[in-house]
Amino acid sequence: MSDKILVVDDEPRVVRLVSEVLRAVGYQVLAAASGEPAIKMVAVEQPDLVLLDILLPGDLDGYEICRRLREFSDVAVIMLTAKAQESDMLRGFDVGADDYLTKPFSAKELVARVKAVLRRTQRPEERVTAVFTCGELEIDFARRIVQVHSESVSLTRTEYALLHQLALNANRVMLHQDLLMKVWGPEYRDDIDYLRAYIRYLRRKLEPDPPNPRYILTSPGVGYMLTCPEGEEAEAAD
Amino acid sequence: MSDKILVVDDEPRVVRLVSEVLRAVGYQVLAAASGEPAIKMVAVEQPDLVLLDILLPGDLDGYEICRRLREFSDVAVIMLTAKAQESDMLRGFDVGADDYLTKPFSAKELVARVKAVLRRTQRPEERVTAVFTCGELEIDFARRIVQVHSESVSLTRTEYALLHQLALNANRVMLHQDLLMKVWGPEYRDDIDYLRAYIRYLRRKLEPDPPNPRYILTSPGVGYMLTCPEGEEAEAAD
DNA sequence: CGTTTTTCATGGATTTTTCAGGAAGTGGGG
DNA sequence: CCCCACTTCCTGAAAAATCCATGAAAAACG
Repeated sequence: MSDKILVVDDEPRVVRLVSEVLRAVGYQVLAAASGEPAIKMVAVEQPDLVLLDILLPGDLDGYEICRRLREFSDVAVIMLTAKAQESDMLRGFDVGADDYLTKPFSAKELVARVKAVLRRTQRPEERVTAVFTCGELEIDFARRIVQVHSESVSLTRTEYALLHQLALNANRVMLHQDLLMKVWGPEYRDDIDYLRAYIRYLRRKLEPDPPNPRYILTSPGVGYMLTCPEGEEAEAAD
Repeated sequence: MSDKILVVDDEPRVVRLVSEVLRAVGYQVLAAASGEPAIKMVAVEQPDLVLLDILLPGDLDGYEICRRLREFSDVAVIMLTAKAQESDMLRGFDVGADDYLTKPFSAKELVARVKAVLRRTQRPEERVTAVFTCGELEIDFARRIVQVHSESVSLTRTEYALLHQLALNANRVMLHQDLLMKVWGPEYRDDIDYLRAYIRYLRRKLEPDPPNPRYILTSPGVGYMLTCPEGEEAEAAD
């Protein structure tokens, strides 16, 4: 646990005191005395947490610094100040602070709150990219990008919507009516020509040999189905 | 914002008051009066946050409940109590609470802290870096500076806001509506002309050959995307 | 005033819709 | 078994609608 903490305060005494406390518990501590250097330090050093005094010399006060930090960083911020007014605290939370601590505070409380915020911050988050794979066909739902043989294929809005529906129900036959309703809307339930046209467009763009489709299969009189070799398919709910 | 919050308190008045406040802001509220039901509720309903009184009837006090919750859940917990002793608060953090609020507290402070904790809890989002690089295009989020070919380009407020949004979601198609709502506000959701105008301004300033854009690509009928060659988009000296 | 933002009209390109011809399969009756 | 009416599908193509880039100018801003 060698988290990096940046202390922003213009009083050397406070900086020294806080630093000592935090170092004693095992944190790595940086310091800045005003806004500009503080922001630069967050950018360069990427600390895990910022202890931010509100009253600071220079153009930027603590609130403004916090707002600016939030434009490019998700770093944890604890406001640290003598202002005990509720409105001040609310403003602190409003600009994106994680906690607000009024001076004077005890070393133990400081450490406890720092720990609590860091625990929340550092929780390892798995990021699901929601990529649907189906042989040589890849659909990145988050980015709305489709690839075949690792080459991007650009789809129109309707083409993508149709493929999206098919992918959500891969290896399952989707009825004409279901597809029409989901892609074009309920009132298009029986306009099967739309569906035919766009199935054709999709096959033309995705299939190696459009007349003998490998991905988008026809279920005569019933509907269409996107087939995948195996259960090999990452999913994203809708 | 339909987060689910569980309020655990044995005083009906407190439960009613807190519930009303939270519901008014748009949260979904559940309640429990003691430990056993509370733990069961967390397991079954999976709330996003638990407001936990410390003095409760039954075998389990707030501390013990929190400890038990942590054994199977990562749900956010805010301790809510009349005990103002520092040792009590420290114990609260020690058993894994995210925040500690002493009665009496104002409705506004409650909401502010709930919001802050929830923001931390449920927003893993994407990692944002201080300097965004994309071929010859560089954006220094910390200093609001944009460079092309190492030459500074000055952007207006709106231009920067739009580019900022695009950069935050680089390599991902952003819908017209998303961009309009984030840059101009929710009520501009369908005023696509704003977007067109500013995409043009940005291309004029950033692209080597504006008519054949290389950075800001159009996804007809859908939105725009800022593309980067590779995962190459992270930088920040160490 | 100069800059920035908002608004509008236009031409051209793309996408969507619509239609008609033809192939393939089905089932009944001759 | 073959022919025929019927259905369903694939295909090509063209009309209609939509979307985008652009220029330019009015309005708001500072």
